Amino acid sequence: MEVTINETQANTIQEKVKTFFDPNNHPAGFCPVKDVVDRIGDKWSLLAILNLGYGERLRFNQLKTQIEGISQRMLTVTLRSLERDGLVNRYVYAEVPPRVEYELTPMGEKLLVKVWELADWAIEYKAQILESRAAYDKKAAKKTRS
Amino acid sequence: MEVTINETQANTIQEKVKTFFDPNNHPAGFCPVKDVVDRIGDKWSLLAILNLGYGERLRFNQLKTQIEGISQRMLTVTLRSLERDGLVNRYVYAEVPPRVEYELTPMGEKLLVKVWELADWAIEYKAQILESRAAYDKKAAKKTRS
DNA sequence: CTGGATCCCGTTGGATACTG
DNA sequence: CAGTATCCAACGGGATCCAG
Repeated sequence: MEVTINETQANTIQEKVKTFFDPNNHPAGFCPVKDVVDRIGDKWSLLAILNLGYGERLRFNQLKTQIEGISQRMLTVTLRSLERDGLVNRYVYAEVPPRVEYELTPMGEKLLVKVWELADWAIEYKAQILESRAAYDKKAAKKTRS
Repeated sequence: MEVTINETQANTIQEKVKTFFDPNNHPAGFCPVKDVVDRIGDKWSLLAILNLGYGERLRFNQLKTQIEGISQRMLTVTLRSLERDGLVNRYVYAEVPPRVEYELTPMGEKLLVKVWELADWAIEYKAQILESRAAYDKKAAKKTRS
């Protein structure tokens, strides 16, 4: 399952970087890169997307339970934001007590796939990252002590 | 270039979600998902990785110029953090004036590929997202006025 | 040129209480 | 149950000055 990067692939991405960061390619002050970073760069959006998963509608409290540590407020805010961007659908049932369900839109599911590839990366290199951190901290500690 | 999600793919990811979020699979309180979110979830890490790109070493000020809007402080902080996690190498030359160069490690390059797939998603759906936002805001405004 | 140290402000986000 | 409203602490991150 090792991913190898060949020359061609590298050049393709290299090229993308250049065109993507050229201000002429996004004149309206809307840089898609920054935008995607902002979208996923908050504390909870990615976790919400991952927990929504495929095909099933989840209720508010189901999500709240699944996403460990999220507050009610932040779940609401996060879901609203995702809904605004067209990544999740929100279904409100006129019942008492109220029932609200959420699901990923097709666009959101496409994003989910990409996000899981990121997660795969994290799994693959988890040990190496922890190791690197430990080594770095050890060296830093030694430097401070001397 | 349309990405289609088939049943098998969906089930695979579904399964991953379950195993990944099962506390028994990461007992030491270290959840790889949360960790990767934290890693990329800050304002500048992704942009730094994207700008580092493949194979070339970049100097501090080159990066500072390329990453529009980043402050000196945050570039330093971000690069240190990436170095600590083993995603970038840092080369210091004993010169006057000093010269410091950065490059992605192999592990960092693997991440770069994933990140660019995210960026691809952003490009593909950029218009749709903006449209969705506009529609959402329009509806919200109407509701407020009434 | 690179980047550490400090100061300081705006935003994020948690806790809590209240509503349809 | 699924929110909204308010308050407030913590933190991110910009500006500035200083140093090797």
